[in-house]
Amino acid sequence: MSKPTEAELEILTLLWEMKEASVRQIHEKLSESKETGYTTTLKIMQIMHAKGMVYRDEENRSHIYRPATNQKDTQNSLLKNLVSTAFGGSSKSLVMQALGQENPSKDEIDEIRAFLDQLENKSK
Amino acid sequence: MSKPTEAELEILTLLWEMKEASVRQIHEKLSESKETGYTTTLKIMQIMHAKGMVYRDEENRSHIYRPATNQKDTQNSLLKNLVSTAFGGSSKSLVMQALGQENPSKDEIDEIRAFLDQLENKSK
DNA sequence: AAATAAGTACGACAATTATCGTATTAAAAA
DNA sequence: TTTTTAATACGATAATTGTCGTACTTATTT
Repeated sequence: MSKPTEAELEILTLLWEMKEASVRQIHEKLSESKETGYTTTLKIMQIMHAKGMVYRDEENRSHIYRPATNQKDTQNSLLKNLVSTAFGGSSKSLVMQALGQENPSKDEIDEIRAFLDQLENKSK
Repeated sequence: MSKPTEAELEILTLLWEMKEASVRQIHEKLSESKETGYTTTLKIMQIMHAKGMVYRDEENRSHIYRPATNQKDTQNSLLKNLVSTAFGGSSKSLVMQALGQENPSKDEIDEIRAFLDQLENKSK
């Protein structure tokens, strides 16, 4: 599947969260954070459909869209891409960078620790 | 600073690593992983220069380029962007995703643990 | 000095992206 | 049943991206 553009990704993220939605619904959500015209949103979603990036139920006048790609898979491929283009291939470096920046709470740190423990066990 | 494109990022990453380089040098490196013409590389670097993304020493015939942006800052802004567009704002989620996928070595895991410890102390 | 090699500059081009206006159609309201 | 509202379709456009070819210019060889 081709790499989603910025605008497509915003919409995809919304769709992953909402499971399914009309153009109108997406446009409303999008408008909260971004100034944009309805037909712009519509057009992008139509293009996404043409690319097979979303499914579309055309039963009713107001079409309903669903993501055609799995969120995790897409995230992984984006991460992989970023690691290779901007982090010289080192995902450890990306992880540290991400951690260092956000200064996470104690709880989150513990959660990540637990996750590391689990990872370690799995590989044994 | 504007977000670098894919091609620009590849070159930037090389420049960060090499500190400074001529178009020829970058092109050689780039060619190892990618089929591309010399003038293409040249043009992109000229555009990067026009955007203020790299500095250029024009003393000699063969110009020498240096990154104008700090690697960490750029990585952070890319990460931030990815977190907000593809991970619904949760960088913890990005971190776990990145860890889970790569299945890192015991050493790397320990390194990350140490990093977490350090993070925790700093926040106290 | 003439020829070759190795740079840079720059225009052109096709593809993609984000954006919107306008046309058309279908539903809902008056 | 008109009128108004709300959808979709689609063409157009400006900006950006990646790609090269060609023209020039300056060193280097021969």
